[in-house]
Amino acid sequence: MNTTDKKFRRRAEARPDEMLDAALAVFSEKGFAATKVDEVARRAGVSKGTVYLYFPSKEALMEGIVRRAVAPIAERAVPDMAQFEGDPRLPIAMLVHTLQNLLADPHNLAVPRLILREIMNFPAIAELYRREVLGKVIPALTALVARGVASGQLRKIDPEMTVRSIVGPIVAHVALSEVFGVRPEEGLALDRLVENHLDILFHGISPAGGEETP
Amino acid sequence: MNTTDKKFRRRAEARPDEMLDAALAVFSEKGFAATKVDEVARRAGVSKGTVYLYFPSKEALMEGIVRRAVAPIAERAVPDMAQFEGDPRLPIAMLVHTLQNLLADPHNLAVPRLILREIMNFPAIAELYRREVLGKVIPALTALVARGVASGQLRKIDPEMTVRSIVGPIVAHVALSEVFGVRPEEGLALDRLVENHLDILFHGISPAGGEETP
DNA sequence: ACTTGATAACTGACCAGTCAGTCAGTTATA
DNA sequence: TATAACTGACTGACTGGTCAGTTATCAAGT
Repeated sequence: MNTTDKKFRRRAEARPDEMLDAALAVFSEKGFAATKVDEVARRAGVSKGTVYLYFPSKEALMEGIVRRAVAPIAERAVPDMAQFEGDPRLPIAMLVHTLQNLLADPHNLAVPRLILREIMNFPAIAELYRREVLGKVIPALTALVARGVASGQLRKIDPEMTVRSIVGPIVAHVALSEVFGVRPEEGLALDRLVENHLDILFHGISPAGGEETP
Repeated sequence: MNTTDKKFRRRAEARPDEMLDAALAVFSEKGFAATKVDEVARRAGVSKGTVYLYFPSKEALMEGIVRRAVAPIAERAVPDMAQFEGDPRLPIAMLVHTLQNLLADPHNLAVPRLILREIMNFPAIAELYRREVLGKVIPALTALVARGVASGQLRKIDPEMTVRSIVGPIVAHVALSEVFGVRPEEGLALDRLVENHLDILFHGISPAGGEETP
């Protein structure tokens, strides 16, 4: 009989994670306000009281979800991108493809979706996400583009604004599909989107004559 | 003593609009779940009971807000764009600038923001928005790009996906600013974004040698 | 001009349902 | 046996929605 089969666990260090999983699932389904703590408890296979042994409030569940998801980004951030020296289109394509793979798995989509949905009610979470994720990725990308412009590998474009042109189409595509159900006949078609996006983007940011895709 | 000063109004046709204004304001501030009908009533200068004289439920307020905002789009839709014959970059630039002007006024931003925030809890509203707004604008844009590709005025790009490249950067920019407070030092800087966006986009979708901005 | 009755417009106390959070008691583990 | 882990009935606060009653407006009659 291993630890996970036991009903009680002397050192119950796995419980919080299980509860966060359950909370994420139910919050995603019904939204924060509409879910009862009882439901989270049932989904986690415990009673409501147990939830309150590990988390002081319903809101703390929400914070726990975000904190857990954001942590790895802070760790294995984008230090490569920050000091990349070669053709800037290479790390840009890499970032886009990473995003593509990430978004292709609905499991990974859950946390950003939940954040988007509830963010206005949790200013502290917005701040956390802004600081830990956006505050790291955006400056790195901006600097990358700026170096490309300085070295002449990219046309004279506005680095800060170009970041929006890099991630925007993907954001729009996913938002259309996830939020409004507007998607191509064959499904999400992320590969088709990425191919077309990089085609246009690289044509758009490369100096005349140098637009072959890396 | 004009009609608006009277406490009671024999034909109270202005009341529903006032209540929708009030509801939009409070919903935007605190979110749907967190606002009490009492607050909406107070903001509209009436009592709670009066709200229920005009709307059958709290949800109906939400639906009313969206319906009212969506109506004009359905009317003066984009029939011009659908049958435009010349350089497709012209109506594309026009659409982008229209969006720019629209988003520059925070007042216009309120409804889309509210929709984004609450949409997962109101499937009927998502459907309404999808049908009345997206279902009209997206096909028109797609057809426009397709005609440009067919006529050789645009490169061989995927029309359906290119729509995401047209609106995506703007969506991303506004989302970053509105949701996370990530914005340039000088403010929203929509003009800077649009200039850079169209620069990249037109370079990206135009055949070699024909990329001067219309 | 001035009642006066009819009724549209509005009010707010109240009800019934909901749910986050508590805690006295129970059960498993070492 | 000691105690860590867990349970679930309970409570207290809250709020969407109702409705019996009140107030303003209008128009007809005088």
